Amino acid sequence: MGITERRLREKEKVRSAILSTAWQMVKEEGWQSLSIRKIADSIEYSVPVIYDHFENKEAILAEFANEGFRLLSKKVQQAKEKHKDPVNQLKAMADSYWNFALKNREYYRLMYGVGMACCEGGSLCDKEGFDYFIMEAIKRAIPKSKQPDAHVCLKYHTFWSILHGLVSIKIMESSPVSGELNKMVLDDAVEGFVKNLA
Amino acid sequence: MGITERRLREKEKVRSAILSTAWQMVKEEGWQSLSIRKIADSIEYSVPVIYDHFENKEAILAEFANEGFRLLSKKVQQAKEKHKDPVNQLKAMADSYWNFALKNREYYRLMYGVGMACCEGGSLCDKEGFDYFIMEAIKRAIPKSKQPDAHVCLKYHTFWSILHGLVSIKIMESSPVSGELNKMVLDDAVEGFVKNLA
DNA sequence: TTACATTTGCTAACAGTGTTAGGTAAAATC
DNA sequence: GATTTTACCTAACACTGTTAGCAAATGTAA
Repeated sequence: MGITERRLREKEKVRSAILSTAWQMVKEEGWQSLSIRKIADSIEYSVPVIYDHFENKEAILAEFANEGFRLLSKKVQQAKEKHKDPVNQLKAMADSYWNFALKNREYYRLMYGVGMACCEGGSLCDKEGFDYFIMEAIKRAIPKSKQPDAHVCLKYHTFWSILHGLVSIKIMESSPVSGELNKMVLDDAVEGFVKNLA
Repeated sequence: MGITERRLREKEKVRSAILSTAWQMVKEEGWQSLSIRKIADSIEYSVPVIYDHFENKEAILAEFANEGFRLLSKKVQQAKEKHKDPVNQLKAMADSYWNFALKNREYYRLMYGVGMACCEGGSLCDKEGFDYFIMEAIKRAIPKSKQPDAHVCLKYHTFWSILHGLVSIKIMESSPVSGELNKMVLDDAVEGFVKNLA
């Protein structure tokens, strides 16, 4: 009964051909330009074959997102295992999270839906105007030692990152985990930021 | 010579009709389902008329993104003006940023490209697995007082927000502002977080 | 070996999308 | 009144995701 097994193997081959071709496209041109027809063309099968393996286009992208989560998890775990002290562990995990995201941008984009067609050109949008207000306040909040401009700029970026991170996580989740918890997280993060200004 | 002026007014009317119809669609069904044809249908003009007012679809969305930045800027400025103390100003600005984003989700999405088709269903992706590792480290890093689970969970969310915010800002920008600055921001934010654990 | 059933893969279509070329009729200018 | 300009539309091009229906190849049973 090796025949059906060979069949299964060949089916699996097609499936992984779809995935590898799709992933190459996503890496090279971004997830927005992934197309079922282009995949079919590349693996030299007709279009409906793809629908025998994946319910739709989104399912293919979800596959990559999940793979991204698995990879990230592993990296974070490995980073943690290199240290004993919990504070060092946290720092190492933050580092590995950071490294993973920047070395695997397309994974991260798929995982968290970051980056759209709009505003990718860079100068398409006027960017922020609030940077001035925030920086001014930071400048005054920092103890009157030297407070060089670079330091203020750094603190501004930190402040903004905290805000943006919290907001974009909150905005993504369909189930509103609990509005109060999120407000507490915001306050907690801002509190920590302010304390660390000193 | 009021004729040409009336003409200009009427042209402006069409333009704003496009924008208001488009904005309604974006608000109701998300930016991904905005369609030139649907706009044309709604304003009772043919499709090419829209291209007399906007270079392409992206330009319409960019219009909204810019409007979002203007609105956010104003909100942040107003929040700041309500206080004198810089620390209170920072807290108020964080609050207003937060409120703006959650009350104007579609603006924020357009401004920063948050949220994609994929993973919007919620359970489409397995979400994270690293939450366990991080929470465990946090639990051990917190002074051995009470450390109720809620507190650990809160700290985990803060930690993650900081990471995600920094990463997604970094990933979006086309011009790599300076890799070193970003690494410093990460370290700064993590440092502040750890200090605030006590 | 023949008859039926299943799997496999295809063509072709449906219903959309953004964008643009080219033509017509009305309005403004000369 | 003739001519240019503007406003606007139809129709097409080149794509997209998705699916219905058919044909051939294969596997199973009588």
